[in-house]
Amino acid sequence: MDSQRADQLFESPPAESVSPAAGDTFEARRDHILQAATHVFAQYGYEKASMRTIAKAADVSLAGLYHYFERKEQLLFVMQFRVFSSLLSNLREWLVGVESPRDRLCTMIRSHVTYFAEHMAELKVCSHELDSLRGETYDQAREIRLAYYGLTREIIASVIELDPPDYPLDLHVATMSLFGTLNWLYRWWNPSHPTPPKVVASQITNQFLAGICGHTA
Amino acid sequence: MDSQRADQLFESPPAESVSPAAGDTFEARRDHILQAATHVFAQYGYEKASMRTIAKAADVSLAGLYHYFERKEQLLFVMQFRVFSSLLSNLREWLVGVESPRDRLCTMIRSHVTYFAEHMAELKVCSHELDSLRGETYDQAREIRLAYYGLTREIIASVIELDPPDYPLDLHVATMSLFGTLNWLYRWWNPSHPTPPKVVASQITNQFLAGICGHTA
DNA sequence: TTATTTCGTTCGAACGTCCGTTCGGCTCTC
DNA sequence: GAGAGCCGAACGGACGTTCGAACGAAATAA
Repeated sequence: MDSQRADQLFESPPAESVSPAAGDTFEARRDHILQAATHVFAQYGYEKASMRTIAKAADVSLAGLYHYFERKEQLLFVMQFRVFSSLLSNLREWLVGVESPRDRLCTMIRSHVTYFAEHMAELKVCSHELDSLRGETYDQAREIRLAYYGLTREIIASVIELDPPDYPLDLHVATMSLFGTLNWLYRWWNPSHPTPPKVVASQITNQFLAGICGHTA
Repeated sequence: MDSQRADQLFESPPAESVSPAAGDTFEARRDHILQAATHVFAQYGYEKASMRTIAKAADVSLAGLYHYFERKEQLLFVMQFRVFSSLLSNLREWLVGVESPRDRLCTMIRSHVTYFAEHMAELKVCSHELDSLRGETYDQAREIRLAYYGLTREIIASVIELDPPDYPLDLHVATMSLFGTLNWLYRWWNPSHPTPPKVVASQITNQFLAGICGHTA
């Protein structure tokens, strides 16, 4: 992956490519393999998931797998990069036109929970395998994670500034408290859970808002 | 581990043993190895941690390691079992004489955060490797985890009953929200963090209490 | 007392398996 | 026939686990 630029490698499938038919097929196969790998990672964990299992899940041969991804690590990296990018760009889109700090926080949580409910395997792997990458791949994934964290932190900060609580509140602790709740979702929530995602999102929002302000939304 | 009873295997070192000197030494060596394994698990993750690395960390040979633990899985299981047992019994002790629901919740969070700050490696592994056990070992670890969860859930329930919030609140979502915050601690807090554990515990308590009631402690 | 046996403890060396990765060659399409 | 796509087969290494032998101290027998 060192031979290609990040913006060529990790974006969602491009609208066009140099060699149209072949290019489309290549990207589609690549996405299909990545999707299969994601579910294998989610089921077995990154270390225990073998390239042979991923190949079977993607319905390609072991050697064929290496035609699309140079290394096992690249599978995890590209997936994490795409997911964090999507989370961040989705959030930025949803935030357009939302000005009240409380509404922005509400939007952030709703955006995250919605994305989670629609991409459970991806977010499980992203929450659980944060330290499975090494070196440059870790740094790049970390960078975009921090951008997501930073944006959330700013939203929380403006909520607090507008309506400070009557007890000492550290901004970092508050932010990590929210991410803890959100990133723990994959441990207990699934599509067959009685509580629908919208209700979960709204309760987390209510709890967190009341928690950092002292009253509900 | 199938040839011994759980209460023989997994309790903390017994006060006496049949063969005093030798028994003491055996238990001490066992504890020492378990301690080393815990830190290796915390650093590399269960799957990536090798028995060879654990043996080096414990300063025994690879084969010598197997004199104290039959399988790699047993290392993880005994550790998890002891930690969850300690968490549960600690909490029960701390709760003795505490009657107000709010004080009981405050006690639970303080107890958990204090234990976490003093046993970071253990709780990191317990939070991160919940699904690394299989079969009977998984079931046994799960059972005691659920006891800890159940006790916490009851505490939260009585807080809510005494002082219901003005928005719909699902008890399970609320409980998991708290455990998410607590179990995510290992991702960002460490002994050199500027915020001391007592402050973290008190802020989590304040946030969570205000979150489920609408006002602070 | 000494000689012998037992047993808990330790370890070097190996076994079989699975892993990530590579290589050479096959089959299509252009 | 050039090149992409694809694959069977293998390579080297790391893994969890086992085996047989050694050691020392305690227990037993002489």
